[in-house]
Amino acid sequence: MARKAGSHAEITGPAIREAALKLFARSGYAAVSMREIAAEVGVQAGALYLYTPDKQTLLFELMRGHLEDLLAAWADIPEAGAPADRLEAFVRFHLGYHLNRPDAVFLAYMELRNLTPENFAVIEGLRRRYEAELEQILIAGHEDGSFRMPDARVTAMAMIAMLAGVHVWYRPDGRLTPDRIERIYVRLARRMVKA
Amino acid sequence: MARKAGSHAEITGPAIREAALKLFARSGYAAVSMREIAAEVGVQAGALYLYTPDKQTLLFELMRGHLEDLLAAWADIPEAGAPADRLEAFVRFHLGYHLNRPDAVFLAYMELRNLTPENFAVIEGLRRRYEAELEQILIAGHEDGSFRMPDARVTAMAMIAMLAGVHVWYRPDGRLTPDRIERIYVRLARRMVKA
DNA sequence: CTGATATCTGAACGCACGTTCATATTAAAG
DNA sequence: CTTTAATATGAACGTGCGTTCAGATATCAG
Repeated sequence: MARKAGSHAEITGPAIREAALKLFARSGYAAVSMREIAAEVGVQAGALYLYTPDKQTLLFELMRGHLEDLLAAWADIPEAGAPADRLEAFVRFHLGYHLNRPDAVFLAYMELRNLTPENFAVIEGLRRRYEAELEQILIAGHEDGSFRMPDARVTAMAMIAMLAGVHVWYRPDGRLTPDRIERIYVRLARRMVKA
Repeated sequence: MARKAGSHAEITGPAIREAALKLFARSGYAAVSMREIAAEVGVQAGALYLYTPDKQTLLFELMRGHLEDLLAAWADIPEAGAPADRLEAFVRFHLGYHLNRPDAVFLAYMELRNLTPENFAVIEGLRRRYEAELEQILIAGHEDGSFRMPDARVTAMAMIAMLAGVHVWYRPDGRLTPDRIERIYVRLARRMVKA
């Protein structure tokens, strides 16, 4: 864990983000000290400030990076297909992406309160953009008659919450494989819109 | 807000819990100091220790009280009826109870990490008991053939997450009344089990 | 009014925090 | 080998934390 001074500057930055992500996810932003993060990286606390202006920015960049990666990854998936197919693609994408990044998901959903108001506004905007993607699919299905649902906005929020809830109980070594879980949630999502 | 010393002991305890609940829900357990709680009550920090042994116990009692009240309130509702009716009753109960206690719900779902391991075990046990109530309804419906679903356990978790997610966007002065929200979620829940 | 008891204050405790900075060490270039 | 710039140390800073407690104040029974 200990490293020699002056070396490996090109990997210290990412190592700090990785350590902070792991510790923030495990214990919460407020409960993790800069000294703990530094110890995880194998460095003294002062050295962290070569790579980040302060602790708040560290949290913010972690969350922003996660959400921007998420949006970019979703943007890479072709939009073609009927609403029912796009809904299935969204559910599979969301679960596949999130099951592989439990720490980042935890952070993005649990640490919003610890952002400064300006940073919160940025993160909240990114989150809304992602939720709007699902809402658009539901609206498209409603408009072409392939979906029937009580309220597109509420149904979208209910579906997002249902999907996000997976991270509460999912364990890589648990009873169900990711693919099996994806199939179950695709069925549940389809039923919610009667597709 | 300031109160005379020596008076009103019989209301100070509840007032402290109320203040702590409000502040913990707003800013998070770690971000709220005992001095802030005391100021909200109109008292000096030292006086809090007449009513609670420490800050951790304050959080724990808040969460335990909420979950025990929740379980007691659900136990008061008659068990009679077909699984589909019991499912509707559960959804309506859950939303009705939670929409009126946004702070307690927030606490119970967000502050688990700030409990000591022993306290966490107690709270987690209560939470599982509540979730098991829904799971039992789903299993009963599966056994009598009135529900069809991919996996009772996963469906129960998905449904709980969907219901719990309401607190993220619900506002008392928003577009939808509690009754309208309840009806929407009853429909969504029914669809998830094809009832 | 007199004590006894419950309640609260306000100062203090030791500690851990985020952050800074003078100094030391290292790597890389000439 | 020498110089320079990048990188890291480790001590120190001011602050605010949870908690304690001696002393002040209020209530109330007799």
